[in-house]
Amino acid sequence: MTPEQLAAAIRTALEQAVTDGDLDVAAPAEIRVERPRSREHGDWSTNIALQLAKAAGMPPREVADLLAERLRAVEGVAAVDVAGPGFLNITLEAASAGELARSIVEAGTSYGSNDTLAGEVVNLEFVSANPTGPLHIGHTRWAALGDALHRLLAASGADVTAEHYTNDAGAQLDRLGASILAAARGEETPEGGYGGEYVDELARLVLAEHPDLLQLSSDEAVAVARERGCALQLQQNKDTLDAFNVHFDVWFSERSLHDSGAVADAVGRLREQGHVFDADGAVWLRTTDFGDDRDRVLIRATGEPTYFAADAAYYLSKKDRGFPAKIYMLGADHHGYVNRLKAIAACAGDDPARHIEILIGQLINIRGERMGRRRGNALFLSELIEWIGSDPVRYSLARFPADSPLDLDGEELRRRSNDNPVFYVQYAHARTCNVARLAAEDGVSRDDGFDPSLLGHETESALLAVLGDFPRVVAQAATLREPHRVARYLEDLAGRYHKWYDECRVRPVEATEEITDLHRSRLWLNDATRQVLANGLHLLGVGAPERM
RNA sequence: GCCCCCGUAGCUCAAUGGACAGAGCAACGGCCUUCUAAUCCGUAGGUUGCAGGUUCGAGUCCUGCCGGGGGCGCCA
Repeated sequence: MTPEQLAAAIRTALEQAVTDGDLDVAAPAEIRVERPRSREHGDWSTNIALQLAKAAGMPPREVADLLAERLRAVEGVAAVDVAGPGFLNITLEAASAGELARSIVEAGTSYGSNDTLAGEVVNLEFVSANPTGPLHIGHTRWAALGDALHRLLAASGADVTAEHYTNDAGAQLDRLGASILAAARGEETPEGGYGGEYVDELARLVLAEHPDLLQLSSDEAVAVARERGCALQLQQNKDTLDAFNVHFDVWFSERSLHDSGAVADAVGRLREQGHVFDADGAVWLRTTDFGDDRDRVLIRATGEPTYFAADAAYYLSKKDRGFPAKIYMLGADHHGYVNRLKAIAACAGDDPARHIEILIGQLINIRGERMGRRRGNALFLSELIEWIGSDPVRYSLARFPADSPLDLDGEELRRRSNDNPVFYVQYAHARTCNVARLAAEDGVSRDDGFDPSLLGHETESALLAVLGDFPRVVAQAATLREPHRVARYLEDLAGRYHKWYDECRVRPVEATEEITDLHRSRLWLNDATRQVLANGLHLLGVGAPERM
């Protein structure tokens, strides 16, 4: 019996109690069945009686008693206890609980997928790095979390497009071009320019493509350095993200907004909406009408559009391309943008509460060194991957919520020991594979039988309960935009598996031992666990090795 | 000055308004001729920064303090 089926049974019991006249209350939209923290509280529990007590005008324990007596009659339910203030603690019969192993194996990679967000069309923007330099630690957290969220939203039924906005326009690119040209000429980094080994490397690559670079006029040379440098850097960033197992559906160019006239068009459309005004020779958007603390300039007195104008055009592009929901994942150093971005949505006629969602991630610290944007000595993502490895970095970032500052020890992350939860989880997966491999050699086959009632050991009912919780965890992580819940779940699951492995042997001890349904049924459970570990790791973009 | 985030075990951090606040690491003590011991079992560790409030119930929500981080351009 799955938790969903149990929730349905509770609803039936509730409706029955109302029909019988014992209870006068409307059933809530959702009946939540959750896994209690303590195993002493059964396989599943619900606080439905506590929630309904007030509306029913009865003490919660009495409501719980009414439901408990009806639930005890449900097939597959072994025991129902009323505990504490009015919790219903439910224990399933082993056969009923064990059926889950078969359901999971049969569902395969789709187990955990759910329809919680079905029908939602979402644009998810994250990383959005400038192509003026390599990705660094400041982009890494959102790369890991954004890609995981992309997968989670999709697994929960949303139609989601992952998008990267490339700031390939404006003065910063001129500075990049000037910096590359200076490096090519062996000159010092110009004032306000970009420095570092990567600029020298870009200069080398541009020179290789354009050996005549230094013979061109300065204007031409800067233009070449700018265009080629930008393209080369962007490609390198794509490659790095690829190595980090982070994938985008759309790479959106800021420059395309300018070139297509979309920026000018956006200003016009916002003006039609009545939110644009002229002052001091500039064109402004009255964002203060929608909660911003000051109005923002769209077009400078010089006639140049601001970065903000491109932001507005980009928002409208997302709207025009058919995304009702737009999620922005921004670093803490951009939290000042929240109000103005929401104001853009409001000025465009959207509802800021429904159509735009801005997630702010706090900065992270690795190896004691603060790595913010635009600071020297920043550690590049490519170096992080080389130093620590993609899987440990992704997992370590994905297992913490985004809104708390993080302080990680790089040396601990690369250690292949239990300092490192990623190896704990991956090892559990490798172990399930090893058990399955050896069981197959012994001649144990799932196809020869399955008796779920044999999966009644204490560690088995605990493991089954965790396995049954997976779809709810996925849905919750997607809804709350909190991928770390999946990682925490996997650590719990790995622990339950290891404990079971320690107590319950899958394979025959000796070759002469007869192979029974007990071996086969346990293999089903082993394989179900393997599937859930693999599905969960996949949602986080982390590998599930078969051997370690 | 205004705005956002955080404050939980020695350390790094969990915990939809629910039951006795949990993991890992570090410390101490156990289990390998055993499906790989990267596992498992046990001990110890807490006034959830402080003070009020909301309610059946607060680490969680509200108010005010204290402490830490970040942000407040016709920069990008």
